[in-house]
Amino acid sequence: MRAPSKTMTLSNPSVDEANALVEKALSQKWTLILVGNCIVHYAGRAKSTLGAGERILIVKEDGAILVHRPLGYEPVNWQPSGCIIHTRKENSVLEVKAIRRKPLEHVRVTFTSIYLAAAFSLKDSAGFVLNASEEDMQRAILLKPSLLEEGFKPISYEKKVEPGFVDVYGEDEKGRLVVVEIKRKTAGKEAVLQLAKYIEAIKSKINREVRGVLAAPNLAKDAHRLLETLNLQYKTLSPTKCAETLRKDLDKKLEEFIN
Amino acid sequence: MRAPSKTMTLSNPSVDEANALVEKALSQKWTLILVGNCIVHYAGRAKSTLGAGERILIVKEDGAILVHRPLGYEPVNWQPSGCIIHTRKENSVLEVKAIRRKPLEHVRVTFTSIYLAAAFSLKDSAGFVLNASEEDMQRAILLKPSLLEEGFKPISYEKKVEPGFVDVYGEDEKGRLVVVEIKRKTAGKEAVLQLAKYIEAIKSKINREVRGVLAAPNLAKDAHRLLETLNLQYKTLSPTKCAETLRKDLDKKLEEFIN
DNA sequence: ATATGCATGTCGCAC
DNA sequence: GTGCGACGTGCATAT
Repeated sequence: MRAPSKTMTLSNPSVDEANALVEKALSQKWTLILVGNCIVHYAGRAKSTLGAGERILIVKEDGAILVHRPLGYEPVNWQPSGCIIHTRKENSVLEVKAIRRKPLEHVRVTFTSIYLAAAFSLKDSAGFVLNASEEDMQRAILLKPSLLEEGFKPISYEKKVEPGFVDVYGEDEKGRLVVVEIKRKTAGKEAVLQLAKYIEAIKSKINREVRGVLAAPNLAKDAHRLLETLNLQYKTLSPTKCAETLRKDLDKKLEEFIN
Repeated sequence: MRAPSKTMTLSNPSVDEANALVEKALSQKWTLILVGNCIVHYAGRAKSTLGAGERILIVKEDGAILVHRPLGYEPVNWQPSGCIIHTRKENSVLEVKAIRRKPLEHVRVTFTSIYLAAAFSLKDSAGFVLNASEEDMQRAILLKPSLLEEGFKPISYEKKVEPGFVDVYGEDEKGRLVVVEIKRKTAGKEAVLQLAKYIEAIKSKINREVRGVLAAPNLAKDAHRLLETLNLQYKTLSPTKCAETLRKDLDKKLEEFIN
């Protein structure tokens, strides 16, 4: 299926032609792509200058802009959504400028030559589903506490304990309190300290034995040492395994629902 | 200046036409842009699915890929540079797949219709200069210690003190040790705790008065309270001011060099 | 290879 | 609006 009415494309346009297309794209809130030789200036929280070179500029409907060099994952310059976009022809160059309030900053892209100017009215209402996040791990433990350890009984989650929130909070088979800190990737010293902080806070309030368990797919070596020093524990827990557990449970629930 | 030999552009191509362009772009290591209706699958550290919708796909020369929806700063799916890219026509759809080793993961973008297929040989060797980073703040303090406080004398920087590295380490006008923690944005509790950690480590080794100073453009309210509790200090320090200081010094040095 | 901390991080969520 | 932590964070750097 073609959608010619929803696209504008110019190959090797003049600055005037490109400027007209950009103005039209902005006024209609279309997504804009420019490819060409440009320089970029940014000033705001920090400040940057990028000399002349060939790059891709994307301006989205919501005022987000991205400048991509031919290499690398990250944009060299950008501005998040919510910017006000200006365009103008200045002498023989095309200038696209994004201004953001709070914090006040701006990116200015100045094109001296343009290889492609294109604009699109893109429709995208699809849902995005991500599995194996830290939240999935938390839900998996709540659903199947034996993932953490046999006999574990969750009491609450995201419980506020002054310095922050405990991921999961429960009791072990011997009735001792257990504080669980979850990390979806290798846990470092930071994670251990975070857990220790919560334990301290709880111990200072309740006169009762409290165990700390760090659940993560992996543990950094230094973190392991620190964990032992602080008398805390570690449980290997893989995010993808957790996601799997949740998926199976969902399948079961669906089956029950059908029957 | 035009550069037609370095660009290929197809508006509303058939899947076959687009596939041919993509293959050519990949084999020549050109930067590739596809705009059209697609679905996206990702599996690796996590797992995701994105239903049908209109998006922009960028494949860079170095194997980085980005899938951008019409809204927002962030790509909805991506892969950093170093991926191996495959493309193929399957029935009436175009499939572009990026595979990464370490960690092993992949993104698969399946186009059912294509509004634009374009490829470019982009040249970009310009330097990128960024000012007002945390490193700039550190260098500014070392260059002009009075930015921190009158009479401050730096001794070292990035000094290892067991749990990590002290940003700047010196003496105040009364000969007391000063440990400085720098943050380029609002400092939260985390920053305060980091500083406290260093102070503790140093105090436990040296029997001498030690002051802790948190230098940041701003201080979170809770962090302020914590700072007072721990008897630490705060000094307002703006990254842009620091960058300015460095720039002026550079100007001076250049002038001296010329004379 | 692993670990550690910065980033113009961005984003979402709770207060 | 502020604060706080997660992120498929990515990235450089030091060990």
